[in-house]
Amino acid sequence: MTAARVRSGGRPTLEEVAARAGVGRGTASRVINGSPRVSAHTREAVEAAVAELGYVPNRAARALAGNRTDAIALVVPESESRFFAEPYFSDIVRGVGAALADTEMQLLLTLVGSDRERRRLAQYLTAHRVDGVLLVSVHADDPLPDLLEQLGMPAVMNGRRSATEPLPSVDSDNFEGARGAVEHLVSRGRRSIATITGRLDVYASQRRLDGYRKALADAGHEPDERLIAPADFSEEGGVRAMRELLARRPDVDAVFAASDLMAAGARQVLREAGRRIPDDVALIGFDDSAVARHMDPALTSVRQPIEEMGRAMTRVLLEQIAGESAERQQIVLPTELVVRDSS
Amino acid sequence: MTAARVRSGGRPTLEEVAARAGVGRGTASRVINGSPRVSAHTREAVEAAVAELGYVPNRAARALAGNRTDAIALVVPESESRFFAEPYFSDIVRGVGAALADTEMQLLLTLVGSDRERRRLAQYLTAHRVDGVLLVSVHADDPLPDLLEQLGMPAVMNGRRSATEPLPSVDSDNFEGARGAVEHLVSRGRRSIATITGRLDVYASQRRLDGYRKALADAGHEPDERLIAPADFSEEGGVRAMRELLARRPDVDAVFAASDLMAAGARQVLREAGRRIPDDVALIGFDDSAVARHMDPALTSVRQPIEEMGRAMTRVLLEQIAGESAERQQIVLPTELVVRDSS
DNA sequence: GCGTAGAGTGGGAGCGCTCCCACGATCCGG
DNA sequence: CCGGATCGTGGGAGCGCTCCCACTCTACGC
Repeated sequence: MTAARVRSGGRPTLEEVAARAGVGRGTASRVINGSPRVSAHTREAVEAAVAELGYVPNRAARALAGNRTDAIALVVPESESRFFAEPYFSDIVRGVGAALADTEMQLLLTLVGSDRERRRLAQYLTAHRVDGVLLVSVHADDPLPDLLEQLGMPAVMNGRRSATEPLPSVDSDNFEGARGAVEHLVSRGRRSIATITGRLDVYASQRRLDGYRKALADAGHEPDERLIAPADFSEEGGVRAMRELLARRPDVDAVFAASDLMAAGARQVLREAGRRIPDDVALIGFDDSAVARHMDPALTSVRQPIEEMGRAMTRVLLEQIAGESAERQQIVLPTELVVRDSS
Repeated sequence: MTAARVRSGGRPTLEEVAARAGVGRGTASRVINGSPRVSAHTREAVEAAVAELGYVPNRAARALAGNRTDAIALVVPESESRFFAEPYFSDIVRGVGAALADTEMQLLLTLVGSDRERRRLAQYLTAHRVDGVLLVSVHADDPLPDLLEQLGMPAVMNGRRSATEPLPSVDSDNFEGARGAVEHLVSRGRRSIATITGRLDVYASQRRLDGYRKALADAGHEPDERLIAPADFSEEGGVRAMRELLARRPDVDAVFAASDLMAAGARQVLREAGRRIPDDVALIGFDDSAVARHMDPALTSVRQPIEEMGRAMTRVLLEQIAGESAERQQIVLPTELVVRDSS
């Protein structure tokens, strides 16, 4: 034991680990970072020292020296209450957490509400406080994705802005989900199948509408624009849209709503109008939320693999950060129709 | 302009800001950190340089030199699915985010599931990766709070473990919430008022039960243990408990369930038993979740100020970190009875 | 007039790590 | 048997900041 000065209080440093193991700082660093260029004997010695001292690397020092942060940000537009609606947010977070569990990566939660905060966010990223960004609930005209692109910051989006999304993205198969739901209605003998759409400036809404149209076309139904009522994902929107539908096509015998909340609104109107569900009018929602399960009658709904989306986004982002995948991945995950009593 | 070497690519450093403003590094640092010991003239010069260069401090360097991280962790036991149930998680996060918005603090989301991850968490904290910790959904026998206490790490809990919680905590007034709900039932002329409790090793459940008892005692009702059915916050638990209640006291004409989910389970059993809500049996839940709003009939429920709890927790934690408040704050926020059609 | 506060300032010394260069030891082919 | 790879290793030079000591300069007291 030479001059291995043991500090009184604080946590051990790499230097101390090295001293204890009788090696140089560089070698200790190599062991800790899993470099192969270390002899088995030395490795063991260092690992023993780490264990004895209870050494944990100092993140800040690492970040400073290595010019990386080992952290990624989950950026959530707070205004977007849809995203905060259960169980989307929780599930995404859980998926991200699962994918990060075996990693040293930290998850930073960044809520952006006002424009002021949006600017702050740009600073965050400029200041390289994270190695990558997970973006959820992005609008078609959101400047953030392009900003990230310019900065060369690895990023993955949940959903996409258009058919030709340049950024890597993970989305559920909105088209197939909608098509399958409507196909199900057709197979149950429904003739006048309407749809209540989400905001059409959201790409997902477009795709769900496309899927609806495709299913009807495949079934040989005559297209009728009066069966299509645009809304905004909200319950109130569902109420309004259903009223319109009932006025325009009183013979409607099935409704595919692009969200459970809108389906709840539609249900209310149908009930007030004396239509029984599913006897008179079948109803299908989208999201398979708690609302769907507890609605009366229980709502048939299209489930998205939300947690899996969170996992996939994270996986893709980590690959990008590691520089493993040069090509932009566009992942689309399948949905599932959960049939209950309303259809 | 002397030797103010302008680096080609990267982001500007303090040194460069200082050079540009024609001051020393120390002075520039003082301006940026808002020290009063700087002349107005100098301050302006530095601020101008910051603006021109678009300077943003490097977090890692700050953390390393200053031995702090400007980050707090929100620790979420993932196993606790109750917490993930809507809208609790989202609302807490929103509250925390709101309280952090004007701050430089970052929010780290830490999901702990397995025991392995729990150990990792202890390391996180040991490694001082955060300045403070927000703890939610803590069980009575959770070792984490005590660990934090030992480490001297600032921490605030959501809810508390017992009546004599040593750690700072923010909780809703479970006692009053329950008492008010049952009082409401009494005032509506209900005579045989039962309750379905949550897990009784959770302090909140205890308090809700206490509130139930108090309201009945105040109303001069004879206590009857057969009217108390313990469950576990889940819908299935609610089903089982309601069956028991019906068997033990067929004359029950009101049920106060300690969660909306349990109320949903109870509703199902009541309906199967041919009891009308609220005519035959009144029903009240707790949480005022989406389930409550969409239940049929819409469920009367006790709302907790969840977002406000998140804000309060954060406020208390920041004060602790700043060392402003020596005494341990125990904050209790009021609940609100949302009366709907089920009572 | 001189001393003595204090305000305002500059810059050295780290914080704990990674990167990388340089060095000795070992190994191989010719 | 020797030169040149190759492996394993040690440690210097930063990364960009905060902390703090030391210094200058002004204002004021006596």
